[in-house]
Amino acid sequence: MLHLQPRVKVKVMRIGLLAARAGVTTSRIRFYEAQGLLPPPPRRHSGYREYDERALEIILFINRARGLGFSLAEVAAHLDSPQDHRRKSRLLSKMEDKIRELDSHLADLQSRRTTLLNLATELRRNMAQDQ
Amino acid sequence: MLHLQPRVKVKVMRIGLLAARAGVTTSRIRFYEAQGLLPPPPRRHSGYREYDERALEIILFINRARGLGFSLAEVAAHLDSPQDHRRKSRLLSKMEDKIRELDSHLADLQSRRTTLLNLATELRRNMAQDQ
DNA sequence: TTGCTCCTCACGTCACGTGAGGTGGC
DNA sequence: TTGCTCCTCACGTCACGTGAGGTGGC
Repeated sequence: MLHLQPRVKVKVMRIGLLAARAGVTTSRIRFYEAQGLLPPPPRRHSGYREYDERALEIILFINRARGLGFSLAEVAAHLDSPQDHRRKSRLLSKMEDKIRELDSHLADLQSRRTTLLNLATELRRNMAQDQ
Repeated sequence: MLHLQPRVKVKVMRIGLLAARAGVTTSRIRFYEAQGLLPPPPRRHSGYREYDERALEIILFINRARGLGFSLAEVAAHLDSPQDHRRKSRLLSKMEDKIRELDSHLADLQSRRTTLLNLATELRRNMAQDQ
């Protein structure tokens, strides 16, 4: 054994593997970096980005939050906020806001649906008379 | 009576009045024209657009359709379609498509809502334990 | 002359996807 | 050498809103 491995061996990966593991495109990852959501990773001499597991966790977090309807700006604000005990209470109030937003959006879609159904019914009757 | 009025007297209006009556901005009206949704009206020598009542009806139609969730491209396709008896049946099937879209969107938002509620409950419990 | 309306660009928004044109690495 | 991966711009998407800079009309 001529070589000692460093004590902390960090597995690294290039952007393509990270993207595949996170289920996103590489361009999306570069976009998140450009927007400040993902810290710029170290580069190889070739310029290739070199990621570790934390990058994967951040992307998965963003994915979840986006899936719940948070904007990237909202996600960024949360990622930037200090990790103290007030973080949770801020997060909770954001979630409550989001639920209220969803409720009004749902009501809106429901009323559209009703209107469309009524119009469709009217139109069908109308067409039957044309016969 | 030296002057005979033309048989068909058409009331005209400038873009500002049209916008106010339709409840939209003037820039939106110019945009609809640029997109081909609204036919380009005649101009005064000054270049000002001169609209009649049909323009108002078209804009109100667009407003309604947009309010129901149709995209401008969908509205444009409908406005361009020939005015025959098949128009109604095409419109009906578009409306049925749109209702199905709404249903899946509604289901999506409902499940987000449920997830958010669960997360919020969990977070509250979690915070209570921190005390 | 004032001030309101109108005109035409051109850019910004949101969250990326999709090239174009070029290079590293097995 | 091939071909896959990676790189950096730059532009397109959707439906407009918002200036900038200039002019008509009462």
